[in-house]
Amino acid sequence: MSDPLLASLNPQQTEAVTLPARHALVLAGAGSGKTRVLTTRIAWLLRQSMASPAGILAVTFTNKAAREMLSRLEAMLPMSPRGMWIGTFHGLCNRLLRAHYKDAGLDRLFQILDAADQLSAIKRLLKTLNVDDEKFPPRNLQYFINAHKEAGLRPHAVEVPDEYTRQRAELYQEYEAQCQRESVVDFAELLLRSFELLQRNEPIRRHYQQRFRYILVDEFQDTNVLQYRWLKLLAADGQEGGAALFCVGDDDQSIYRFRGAEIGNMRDFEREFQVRDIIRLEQNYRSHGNILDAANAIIRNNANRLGKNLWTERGEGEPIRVFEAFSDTDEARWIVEEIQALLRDGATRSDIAVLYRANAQSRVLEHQLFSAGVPYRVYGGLRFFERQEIKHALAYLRLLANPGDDTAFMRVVNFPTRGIGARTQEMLQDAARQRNGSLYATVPHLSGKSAASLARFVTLIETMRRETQALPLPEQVEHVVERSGLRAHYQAEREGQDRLENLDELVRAAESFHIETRAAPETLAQAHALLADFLSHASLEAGDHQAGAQEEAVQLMTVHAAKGLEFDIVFLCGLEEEVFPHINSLSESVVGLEEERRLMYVAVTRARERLYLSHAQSRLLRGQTHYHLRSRFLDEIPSGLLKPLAQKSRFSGSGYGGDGWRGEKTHSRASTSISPTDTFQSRELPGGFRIGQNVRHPTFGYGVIIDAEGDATVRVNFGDAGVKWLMLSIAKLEAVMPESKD
DNA sequence: TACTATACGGTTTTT
DNA sequence: CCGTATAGTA
Repeated sequence: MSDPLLASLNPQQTEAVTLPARHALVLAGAGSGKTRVLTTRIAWLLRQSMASPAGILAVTFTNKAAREMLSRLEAMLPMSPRGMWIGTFHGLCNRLLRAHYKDAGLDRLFQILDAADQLSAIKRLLKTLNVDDEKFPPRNLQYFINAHKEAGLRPHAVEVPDEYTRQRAELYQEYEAQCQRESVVDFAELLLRSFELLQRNEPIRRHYQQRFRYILVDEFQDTNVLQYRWLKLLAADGQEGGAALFCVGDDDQSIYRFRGAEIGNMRDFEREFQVRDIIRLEQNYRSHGNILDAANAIIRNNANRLGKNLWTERGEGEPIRVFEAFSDTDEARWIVEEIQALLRDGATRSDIAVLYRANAQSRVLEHQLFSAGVPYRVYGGLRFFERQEIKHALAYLRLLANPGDDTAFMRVVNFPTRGIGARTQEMLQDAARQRNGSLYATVPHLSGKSAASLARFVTLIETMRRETQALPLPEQVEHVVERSGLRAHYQAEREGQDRLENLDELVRAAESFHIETRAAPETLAQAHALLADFLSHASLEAGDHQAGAQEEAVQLMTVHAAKGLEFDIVFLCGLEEEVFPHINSLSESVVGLEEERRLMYVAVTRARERLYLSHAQSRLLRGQTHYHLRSRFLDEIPSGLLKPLAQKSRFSGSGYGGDGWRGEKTHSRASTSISPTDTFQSRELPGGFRIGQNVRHPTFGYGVIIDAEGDATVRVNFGDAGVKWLMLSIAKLEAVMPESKD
């Protein structure tokens, strides 16, 4: 009696999928089939008639994950999954607030501020309040506001241990008032506002508590305090009659603590919901054994884990290759050579990823890939809806939907330039503040020379509104792009070609949105709502619309960006102390280091077949050469899993000359053959030591030579043991070669 | 008002 | 080193 739905699941997956209506926590290791379990669980609940589509709420963090779930469900189910609430926290909150905008105290067409909009709103606020932005840096304030919202705290609830905090709380309050006045809502507000709506409006709360019988949460380890409270509220706090909460997550893959993710939620959930069913998915279907062994060995060094050990049936596979380069340039060049060799052997470019800790590291890699003519794609750049031309066009649309949106007003009032300069804008802001009205509404009350140009702008917006209101959405967008002068502006600009194409792409995005939502607005109100929906979509799915064709290319991205992805071949570079683990995390004691280690764990588990780890003796950071010790994470991997690659293997046959790494001659030859821009120092000291050289000292342990004075004294960074000046003639320094280091 | 020179500050990032 | 933000000048 094999059930086709469960046919290819392992026992633990099956157990998770077929649990009765109870709260459950699924600890799903990397590559253990977590999305599969989530979707199959939903399909199973429906098939067993334990739930109707309307009774299901599934929450994810990214739109991509939500879409993935939806499309898998579509393939599994006999019916359309449209009746279910499946989406991101923010998307679902937006849906909730649009449905109950009055009860939530919002305008029908409220707009959503993305992070950049929020920042400019804060800057504007400080300006109108005449607040010194040196004393209250806008970014700082933004963080302050968001952190408190994410903790569920309104201004009056903020703890004020000192005067400075009190002032910041006051600015938080002013910011809220401004948002309310302008009918705009930031990301954190979407969550907090819908949480408060449910909390204080009993009929609405009861409605949703009774409606949702099953709540499923993906990437639960990434939830913040407020998101967890939101879930608790919807699940009626675990009381009898509330929804069954099914949370899937991996504490070892929690890498967003810096933006408020609270791993403690997993333990809290377990306790507060008296979770009896904790299921571990430990069988990994992705990577070979050596890779998993390395990952397990690394993560074992973290305390306070819920505990989990990945295993596979795929066999141990290849050893993990480790390469020590002289410099970052050298490292990049080696990676590119290796990639070219792999491609010659038949590898596919898109199956190869190069991962790094910080975006700044992509430069050298890009340079080498570009020179070698290897197609590559860097992830994490500017996203479609965040491009300035797109934001400008959207700002015009926002003004059509909501003239009170001062952020949008300020963005385009003088773009393209209309002779409305800073002084005029300030004058308008002052007047608006006095009248306690929006910028837009204040314009007609002004007089004087600059008032005329402002009035022309308002007339332009009014005209556009009149001209577009009967048009279908895509034509509205097209019209605005044309009529606002944006198109003409970019046509006149020398390098405006890409921007023009993006504006065309925006019109196409409106078209597909129009088609997907199958909206056929009949009344004016419906047409307005459709425009508002499109604008929400643009704010909430900014990254969705990546410009640029899906070319067959090597994939470059940060480890963060690689979470959830997998590749046959992974290069993880820059494995040096202060780079990975990152210097800023090292100063945050254990918590910071443990998060870095989880990041390392995520990085390693991205690889299916082959993993390369590399580090460089010297690295150019912000124009300065740094000499770092190799990363402690490298040493946390059992040496039996590693295969050190000698410099030798690459110098022979790769055109650099030289015949080995050990010989003293090779040192200078190899390093001088590196490009002239490379600042790698090659001056030799007695005993064959150089700056950048890895060494070992009987007392201080491993270190790296970072400086030298004359021929006799060297400065060595011993990491935890500190930085020391040593006499070469006295100190028993031993050179450590990459292939001999244990 | 618009353009150019200097200072400054630089993890990770989704919504 | 490199982009951004502000100050100063045409």
